[in-house]
Amino acid sequence: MLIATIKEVAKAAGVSVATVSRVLNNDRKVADRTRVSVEDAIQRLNYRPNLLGRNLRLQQTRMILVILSSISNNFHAKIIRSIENEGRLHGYNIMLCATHDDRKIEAAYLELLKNKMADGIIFLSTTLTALEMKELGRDYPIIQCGEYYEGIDVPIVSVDNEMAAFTAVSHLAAIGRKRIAHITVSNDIISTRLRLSGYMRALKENNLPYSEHLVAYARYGYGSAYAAMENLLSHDTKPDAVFAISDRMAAGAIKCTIDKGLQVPGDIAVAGFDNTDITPIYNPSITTMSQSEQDMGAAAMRILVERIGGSEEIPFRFFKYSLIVRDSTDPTHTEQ
Amino acid sequence: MLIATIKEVAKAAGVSVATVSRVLNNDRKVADRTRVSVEDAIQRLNYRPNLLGRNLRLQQTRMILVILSSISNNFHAKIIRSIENEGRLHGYNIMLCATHDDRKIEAAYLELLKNKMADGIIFLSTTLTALEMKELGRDYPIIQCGEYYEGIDVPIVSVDNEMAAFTAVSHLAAIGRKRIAHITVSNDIISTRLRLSGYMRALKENNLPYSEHLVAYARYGYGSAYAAMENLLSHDTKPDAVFAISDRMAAGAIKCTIDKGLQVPGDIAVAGFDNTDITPIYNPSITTMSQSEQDMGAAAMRILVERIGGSEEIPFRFFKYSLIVRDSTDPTHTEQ
DNA sequence: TTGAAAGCGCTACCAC
DNA sequence: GTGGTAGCGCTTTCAA
Repeated sequence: MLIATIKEVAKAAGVSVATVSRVLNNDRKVADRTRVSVEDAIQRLNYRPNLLGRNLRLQQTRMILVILSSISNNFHAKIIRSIENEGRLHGYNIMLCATHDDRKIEAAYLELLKNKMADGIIFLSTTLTALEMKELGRDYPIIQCGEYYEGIDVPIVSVDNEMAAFTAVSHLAAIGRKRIAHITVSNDIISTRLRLSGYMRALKENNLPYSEHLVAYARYGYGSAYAAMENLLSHDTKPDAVFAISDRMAAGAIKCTIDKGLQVPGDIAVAGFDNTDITPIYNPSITTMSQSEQDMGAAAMRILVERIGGSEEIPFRFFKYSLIVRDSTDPTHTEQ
Repeated sequence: MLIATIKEVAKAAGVSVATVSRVLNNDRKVADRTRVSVEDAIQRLNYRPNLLGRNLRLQQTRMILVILSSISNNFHAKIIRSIENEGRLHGYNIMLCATHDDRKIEAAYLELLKNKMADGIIFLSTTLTALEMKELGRDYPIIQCGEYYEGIDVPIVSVDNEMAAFTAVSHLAAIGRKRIAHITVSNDIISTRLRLSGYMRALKENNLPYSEHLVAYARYGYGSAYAAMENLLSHDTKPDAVFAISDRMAAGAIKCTIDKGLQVPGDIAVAGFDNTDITPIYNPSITTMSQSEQDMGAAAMRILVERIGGSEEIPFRFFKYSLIVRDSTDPTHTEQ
């Protein structure tokens, strides 16, 4: 099927292309009967405006790139859904770009922006350095959501990770745990760093002991956290609680604990982070910190749209978090 | 930063835009010293080709839409990763389109194809009817991957769901189970239908009893499967095994079983489908059917590229599946 | 090996 | 209200 062009529609309707364009764009100064006959021709010819022409003319695609490490991340999935909804409201489409932490792949996606195939980028994670991000932000509309670099003149939407971690660990203290361990990742991203800080501060403010042996470093993911937990359990003085920086890592810690013949939370209470879909369905269900994915995604999109529109503001916004108590720390909790 | 155009590069290099274009496209008939001076100008001006002009001229975007219900599906995530890799090989970018089973949202994405913002579509799922899909396939390059309608002249890449389900249920029979139940969904998609058929055939060929009470209908997801399992357990003659059409539903069935004070797999063995990331880490780990996500994704992309190139073939290909035995049916299994 | 120029489909300015 | 038309940035044909 050959697609009709605006010229053919104009001819069929006996008007100029300018008029057809006006009808397409709901320009009100078109006589009713003209509009009707144009719409009729559009119908008859099964005409679809070719966005390629439009994009070139307007120098925009109304397309937003969302850059993340992987789409298999339920926390990100919730943010994305909100970004999509908000984007639709503003007439933007979203293109998800999974980099798998490969700088080459991320670079290729950045080209899409530089080559005008996209109007802006929302970074959920990145392989860029702070300097690279800063330079990109000087030339193009971008925003950081969740993870971020500070002080590089790029807008930020996130959560107060330090306070959230503090809250999680304080919960473990509140249920009477005395030796609280931390399973984390040895990277340098802001959320990891701040969660460690929050953990340390919570120990201090609750007068609980800290020792190097209480902090285990793993890679992301279940298997590595399982091994880290084995390590924690190998010391003479075992922890009676664990705060992991992600839910999957909490699951790994739980499985390891159970495999060693210990009880969760009886012997060891475990808390995760992000309130991903695995937490309510794991066995036992997992206590975790929930973030405001919906608000964060929508805000990120909204701020980006304003930047595209020329705004010079560089907002830095934190959104709410909340503790969700489940079986892995308190089997008597009321369902949330 | 104002972006230079091809015209400015031409001027700076003292050549015509045609020559710059040739350099950009690696046209070999450019004198070496001309090429060097053009490349130099490109450097100096920090020039980026504007794809909007190129796309219009070429009437293509080298963009592929992948339509799916939700990105929070680990099985789909694996296919997508493969699609992306294969796409990159052919110079295509992927745009993930999550419809959340909303016809309006899907329609909006189809517009992107019809408006030439994308060169083709890979459907991992759809809200279209068979007829709608057929008509779309007449006018545009599309392919179905995983789920599909048959006989509508649209290429298909999938797995033999009937045989795979048969294999899963036969495994349950092989470990000595006599009353094997099935948790499924009451929809009309092909994978669901064929898995039910495979289940039924496996019962018959293993001389196991079938009754309506053995088949429980749920919606997708953990919670609904939990309820379905409660229902199965409410009958006088309880099942001693369950085959669920998805891993999450298998997890729901397991949790329900354990909450009732029964053992998995001691009292009830449970098998799922898709080998998603939850299966090895659930407690107990879940026996499941694995599909060839990587091969399927790559094949889908390759076939689509051929269609875009004008191929008239309508391939229908099945890929391998395999049973992965874990604790939920056989705690003595060797790790896979 | 290079350049001039047409034209992809559209929008928006200017004239009427 | 409507039409003519320039021009967005690029590729490609044709001529030189």
